[in-house]
Amino acid sequence: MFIKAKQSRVFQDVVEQIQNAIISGKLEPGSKLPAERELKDMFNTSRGTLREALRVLEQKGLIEIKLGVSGGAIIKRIDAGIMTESLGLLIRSGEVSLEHLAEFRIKTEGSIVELAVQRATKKDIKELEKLFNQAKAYYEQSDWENFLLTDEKMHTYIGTMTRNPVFQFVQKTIHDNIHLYYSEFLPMDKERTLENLTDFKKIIEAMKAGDERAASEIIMDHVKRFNDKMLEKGLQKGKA
Amino acid sequence: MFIKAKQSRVFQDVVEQIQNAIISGKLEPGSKLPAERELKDMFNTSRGTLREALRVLEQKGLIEIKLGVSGGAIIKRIDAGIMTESLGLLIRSGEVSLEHLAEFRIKTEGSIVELAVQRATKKDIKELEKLFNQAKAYYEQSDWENFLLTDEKMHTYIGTMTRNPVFQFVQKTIHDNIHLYYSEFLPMDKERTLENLTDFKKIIEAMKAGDERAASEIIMDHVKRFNDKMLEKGLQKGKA
DNA sequence: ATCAGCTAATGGTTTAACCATTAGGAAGCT
DNA sequence: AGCTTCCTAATGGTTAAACCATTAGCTGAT
Repeated sequence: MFIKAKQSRVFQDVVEQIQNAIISGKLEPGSKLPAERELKDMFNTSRGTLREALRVLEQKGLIEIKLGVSGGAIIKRIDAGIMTESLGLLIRSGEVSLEHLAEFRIKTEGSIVELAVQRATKKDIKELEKLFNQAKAYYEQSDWENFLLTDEKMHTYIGTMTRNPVFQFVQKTIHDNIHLYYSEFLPMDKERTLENLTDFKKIIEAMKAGDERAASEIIMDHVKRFNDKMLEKGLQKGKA
Repeated sequence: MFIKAKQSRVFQDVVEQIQNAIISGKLEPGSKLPAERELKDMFNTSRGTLREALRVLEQKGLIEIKLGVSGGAIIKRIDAGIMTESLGLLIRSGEVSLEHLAEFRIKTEGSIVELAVQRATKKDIKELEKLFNQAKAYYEQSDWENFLLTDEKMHTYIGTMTRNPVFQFVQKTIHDNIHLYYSEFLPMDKERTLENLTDFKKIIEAMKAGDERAASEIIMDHVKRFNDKMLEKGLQKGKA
């Protein structure tokens, strides 16, 4: 019947007001909030309380705070940052294991690739091929670090191709975390890396042929092999 | 080559120390941090700065703060709360539309139900049937509010049945948001609600038969119809 | 035994001052 | 003129001490 009356904390009220202004579009990304000493007067509060509100907004990913003169709170465009951090916490706390994540990836990336194939434009294919050639070049130069970055970009770009921000966020969240927590455990491995490249070559070809089923199968198998490789390294148990 | 040297902010250092203690399990869920006036001495900082750190930890969903004597910062078990809020921001800011979410649901819930069928125990089926009967009772009493709550519980429980926390978090995040932002636009509709119940009946039967393909088809169709209904209401454009 | 009210611990807020960082301008050098 | 160096002021970061608001548990009167 009734819901708990929220206990009033001044800083929460400030957070809500600013958040609503951002969400409703009254404050646009890139614009700047007034200085703390002005805001505190506008909200009729103390600077400490106002700063607690800014901390919350910053943690929510709604603003970014810069130092020095002409610094201040700048409204950010919403991105996957908080979700990435949140998933990171779950992984690091052991709540989510590598296998859990792999199972999710197999299902999700299969769907993502299907959509990507359905919606691929010629420009998309070109962009993917460009990334593929970059990755290949790094592979030939044995530049492991850049190879991984480019590999991640390819996955993320396939997410972009779905034209659906939900899939984009999910894809970015997962791959940012893979890069952060797992890639250090996969030292340069010529054989596996070549497999990886071959998979992408096949996916691009399936895209050109408009064969979403094939593309989906390839990526699902790709993820399965990646997971097996990680399990081999005995990585399923806790790490830093 | 180099990464930007992080500018040191005292409260961030405090956040990291406490967060690491929580993640590593040194601080268990339910236990309580010392009082602010003690913590400030332990970290050798001021109370204002310490409170900024607590605000961040609170926003991350790692602690919960209670008032009064024997109040204080209590370590929380990590849950989907932050992700739910984060997705809520995306929806409310118009970054994610109802159709985007529906497309994601169709793919994801299909996978979730498949896994749920594969892993269903007799106890699971019993629990689902219990929820189903509750929902049916609310339907017959025309208790719209409780029907919706029970409907949400069924979806969430199917997520639980995957035994994979990633799917569980995703399922909870999506349905919490559906409940928050969309259910108000679906006034009691006897016809649609009966459809809804029939779908669940069929899913439970498919589970008993171990027919994951059928269950998956039903839920995907279920989501499609839900989305069509919402589009009919002309809901695709901005709301509060 | 019950209930009202007191007590003290704890989070919430305010104020005022000082420190650290930084963009931009002023001064001085070549 | 063009460059470098330094100063200045605006802005976020931090500190300190005091007071307010809430609440669990005790104390005592009924």
